[in-house]
Amino acid sequence: MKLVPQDIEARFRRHAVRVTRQRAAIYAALVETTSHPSAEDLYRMVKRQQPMMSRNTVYYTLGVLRNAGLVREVNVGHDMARYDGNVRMHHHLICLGCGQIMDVMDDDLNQLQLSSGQARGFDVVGHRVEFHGYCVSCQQAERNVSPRRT
Amino acid sequence: MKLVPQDIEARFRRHAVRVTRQRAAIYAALVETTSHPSAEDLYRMVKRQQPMMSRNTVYYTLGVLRNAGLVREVNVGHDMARYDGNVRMHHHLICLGCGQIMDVMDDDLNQLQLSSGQARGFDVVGHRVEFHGYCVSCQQAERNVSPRRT
DNA sequence: TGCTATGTAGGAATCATTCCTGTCTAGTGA
DNA sequence: TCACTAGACAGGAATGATTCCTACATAGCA
Repeated sequence: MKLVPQDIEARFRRHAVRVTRQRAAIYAALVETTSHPSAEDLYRMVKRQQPMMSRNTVYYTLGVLRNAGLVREVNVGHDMARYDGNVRMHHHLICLGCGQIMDVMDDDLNQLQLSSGQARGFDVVGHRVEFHGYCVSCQQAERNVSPRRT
Repeated sequence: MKLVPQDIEARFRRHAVRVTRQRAAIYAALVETTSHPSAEDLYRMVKRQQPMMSRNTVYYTLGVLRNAGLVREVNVGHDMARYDGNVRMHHHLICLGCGQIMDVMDDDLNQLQLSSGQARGFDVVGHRVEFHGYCVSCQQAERNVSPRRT
């Protein structure tokens, strides 16, 4: 989703986040991609436009934006954190081959609940669903590596 | 769940995992707790019985057991990996206060599926559901910190 | 018993992330 | 316009979980 600077400023102000050039660039890069980039990815993306950008600022800004509810952290495995500029409730489809993460918007999943017996007194405030599998390209790659005999 | 050495050996053999003293101790510690310990936790637990145990052996062994399908890795946030000796299909309830992870066994959750429209050609091989909230003790602690006026 | 593959220990290396410190900048009031 | 202050930024050092490397130990097999 392409954002104009005014959109970004409006969102920042709505969430009481001070607007700076660095923050706007980081947020724009995140919202304009569907690839759920890592902090390092974002650093490289933004550094092209702003060569003085520090890796540290990316981490700091992601922390600010996350606390403000403007971005979400997504975790796959225990390796580096990845970020999502889409904060509407949704879930993920993760490719075990290439690590690609795709969004899943599905009301039935959004409304999942735990039976009270299972909840054991927990005050449940949210949930996430992840589907794991292989994307179309990884399935094709796999077929090319080990072609079926005919 | 308390396991006798014979149980462990039988499981290892069934999964073609060579049996050693170190591996048996690590696996036993993991299966006998419900706390989803980290590698470091396991290292400390096992080191009490086997002071020569290396942290490295814990990581190596967890890798072997995971590849064999005897243990599962659970990730909460992007911090250290935590392990689960329960490999039957189940999901998790995670306390945002203390980090405690509890198992949820629920057939409805196990059978969740993605509509074909959402799957976009993915070959889905599994899924996980995480519920987030606050456990009973964290709710009580919170009430004690900010008591309600009557 | 010797050979070979695999397991183990310990230390070094890696890498994402956080911490620390000094500098910069925007906003405010005089 | 100027000084003051809080927060933002850059850069480097530090941290900590994990992996890599190497040498030694052990189990299984000929």
